[in-house]
Amino acid sequence: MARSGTTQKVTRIQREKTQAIMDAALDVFSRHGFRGSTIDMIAKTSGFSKPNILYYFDSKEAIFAELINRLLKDWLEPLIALDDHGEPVDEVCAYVRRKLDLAQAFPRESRLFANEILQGAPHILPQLAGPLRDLVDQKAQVMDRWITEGRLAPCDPVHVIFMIWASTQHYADFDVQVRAVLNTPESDDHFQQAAIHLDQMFRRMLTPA
Amino acid sequence: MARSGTTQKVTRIQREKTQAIMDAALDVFSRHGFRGSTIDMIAKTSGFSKPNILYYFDSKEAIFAELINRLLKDWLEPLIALDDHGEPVDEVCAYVRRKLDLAQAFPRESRLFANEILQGAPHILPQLAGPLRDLVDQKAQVMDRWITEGRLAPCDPVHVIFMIWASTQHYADFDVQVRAVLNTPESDDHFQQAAIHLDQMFRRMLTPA
DNA sequence: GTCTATAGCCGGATAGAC
DNA sequence: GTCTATCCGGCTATAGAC
Repeated sequence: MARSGTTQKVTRIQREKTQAIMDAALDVFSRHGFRGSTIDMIAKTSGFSKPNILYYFDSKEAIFAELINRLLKDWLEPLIALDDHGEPVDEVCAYVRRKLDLAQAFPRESRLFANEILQGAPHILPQLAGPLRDLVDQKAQVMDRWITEGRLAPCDPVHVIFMIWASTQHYADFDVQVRAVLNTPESDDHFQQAAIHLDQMFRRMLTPA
Repeated sequence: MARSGTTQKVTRIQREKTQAIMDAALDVFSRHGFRGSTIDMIAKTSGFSKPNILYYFDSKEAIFAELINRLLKDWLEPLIALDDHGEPVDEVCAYVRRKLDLAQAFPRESRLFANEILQGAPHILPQLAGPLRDLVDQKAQVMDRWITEGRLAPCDPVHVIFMIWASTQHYADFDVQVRAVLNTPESDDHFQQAAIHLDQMFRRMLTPA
């Protein structure tokens, strides 16, 4: 029994193997969604057999749940790093940059979350209404303070944060559309363009008059 | 044989019934994606039987394809309406407003497209690389002209258009997350806030110095 | 721990009566 | 045109040998 929930010691082999399975699962789930993915796809991608995967995880559902919950932390990290002692406009633009870099480096994770939220966030709704909401509120308060101090242009901080999420993740989630419109099927050049564009736009939005 | 492709006269009953099926299909597909949806769900939602639905459509795939292709036109309409003879900043902001209104009025359609693009746009990739790309190029040229005339602030028009798509559709596609963060599970108040926020932001971004 | 084989369910599509 | 019944393939999960 290598399944979670026991107090049993977990070997290095076990950890590496579950990690390999989760990586393959990320690949498959992010491209096909939960229902569109099969354990067989994860098996072929990881190189393990189907029953072998079900030896390490209780069910397909369990793989997905473990995966998305483990990634959630990393996904909030960039916002946590927004520093209330920094220069306001620079801080927000640095956050935009971090989010865009994340979208470029981890598009699978971005698509996985997008899919999950589109389906109504069945696995992570509590986390959205709890930790995420609290984090956003906290950072919105910081931005509100910056506004009253005249160091950030008047705006609705929460909706600015929505705008940052939307406009950065767009390049990962709607990747196909972006490439089709820009007519650059290969290469990641557009991320460079996007970085310049987004920095310019958010500076204009947020620099006090 | 009531299926498409024949030259046979289509009765009012047939039109109404296919329409009812497509409406139910939109409901189901937009919530669960293609693979996550079953003909049985569409049957229950529409009130018809499963074989009856397959009498009017060749396959599940055919329902989806018909649905998404029919909606594609309506989805491009707001951008087509961007008028090169209007006042530049007002025109772009009016476009933003139209897009946001569309997201509020037709969230199912928005989610359907989001799902399709996330999966790699298997059904509409040609339309993205063709008509959509052409339309965006054309409107980007208009905006470039406005910039050289000094009537629009310097920017990358295509990425501005991406930003408009992302930040408006966000309120439909990531609805659950928006509600969780704002803590307003019911009501559409946040669309009003979003309208004000987006108008303000895009004006700042695009009004010449 | 890992395999082959298979149980058992679900879903798309069809057959055929009415 | 619409129904009930059913076929058949695919998928999750388990049984049981090794």
